[in-house]
Amino acid sequence: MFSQTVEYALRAVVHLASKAPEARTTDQIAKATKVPRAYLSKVLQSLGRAGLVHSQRGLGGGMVLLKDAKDLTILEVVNAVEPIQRIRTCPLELSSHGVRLCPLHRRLDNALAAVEEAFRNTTLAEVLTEPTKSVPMCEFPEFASSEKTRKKKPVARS
Amino acid sequence: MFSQTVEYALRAVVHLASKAPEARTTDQIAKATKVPRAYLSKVLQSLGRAGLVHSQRGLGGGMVLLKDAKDLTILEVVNAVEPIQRIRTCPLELSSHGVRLCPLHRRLDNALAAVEEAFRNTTLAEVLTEPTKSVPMCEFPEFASSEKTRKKKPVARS
DNA sequence: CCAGAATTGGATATCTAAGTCCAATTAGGA
DNA sequence: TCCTAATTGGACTTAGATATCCAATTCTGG
Repeated sequence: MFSQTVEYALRAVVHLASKAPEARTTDQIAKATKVPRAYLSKVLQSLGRAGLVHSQRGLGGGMVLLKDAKDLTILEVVNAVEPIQRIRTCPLELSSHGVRLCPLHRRLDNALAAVEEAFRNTTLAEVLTEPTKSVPMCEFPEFASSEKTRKKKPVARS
Repeated sequence: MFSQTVEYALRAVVHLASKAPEARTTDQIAKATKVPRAYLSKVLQSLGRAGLVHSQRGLGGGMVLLKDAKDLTILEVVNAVEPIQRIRTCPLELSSHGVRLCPLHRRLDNALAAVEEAFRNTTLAEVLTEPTKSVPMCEFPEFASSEKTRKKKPVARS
């Protein structure tokens, strides 16, 4: 129901937020989030155009999150890459209805509105600072054993 | 966010429910719901395989709704053609998590669950017997005066 | 039984999302 | 300056959703 692109964008932003304010290269993000590197770079470009991240070229460059995790909602990320398409007019072009939707589409749109609202009310900070601490995080190796000296990982070329 | 196929299936079922227990041909449904006829027949086949409608061949045949509108939910229709894909395990195959989702995917799945629940709690009968009667219905020409062979300029779609 | 009405299903075409590849560009540091 | 690290963007490929077409099949009514 949510596209791959949205999924990838969220993973990337969550990862960046967890490392902020440090810059991360596309390659680093791709490995950490298990997203195809080449495709991720496209997604990151979208996020860049939307003003959510900034990219720095050259040695020591990478992607940086421009907003604080507390001020960045899931909705902003989703809208940056693939805005939620609310149903604003009846998909059938019946002249007999004005601005109001028929009961069917009214309900479909209500569902969309609920999703949108849920996303608007969730900041990245909330996602990062897990409220129920029993749940292990997916892609953030905070507790995933020693990651201090892991710069030497012989990566398997895929 | 919802696929065209889902949209078409819902239109068709709502139309059938509004005409029940009368049988309607694919052609009739296609015209009433403004769905491409050939594609609609595929969608109807899905609904048939799911046991929601029955098709009768030959003269005077057509599609009939098998369940009463009161007992048929939007969710059943959606699931018949394109089941909502809940997130059951973290899309990243991190060994560090058990059956529980990371905070990010927990929230995404919660949104999906809300949609699913909303659809489960809405019957076709509720959609048909409009609770707020001020809203004109979309595709049911009960009041939509003679609109036979109406030529309409196709409007640009988003 | 026959002719026409209606679905069925296979083959195919089109469009968009998803993913890949690579040359060009930009920037940092020795 | 020069080498290397890193993004950028265009072209291409792949896969799945959407859509069309048509011949075959099945059934009704006369």
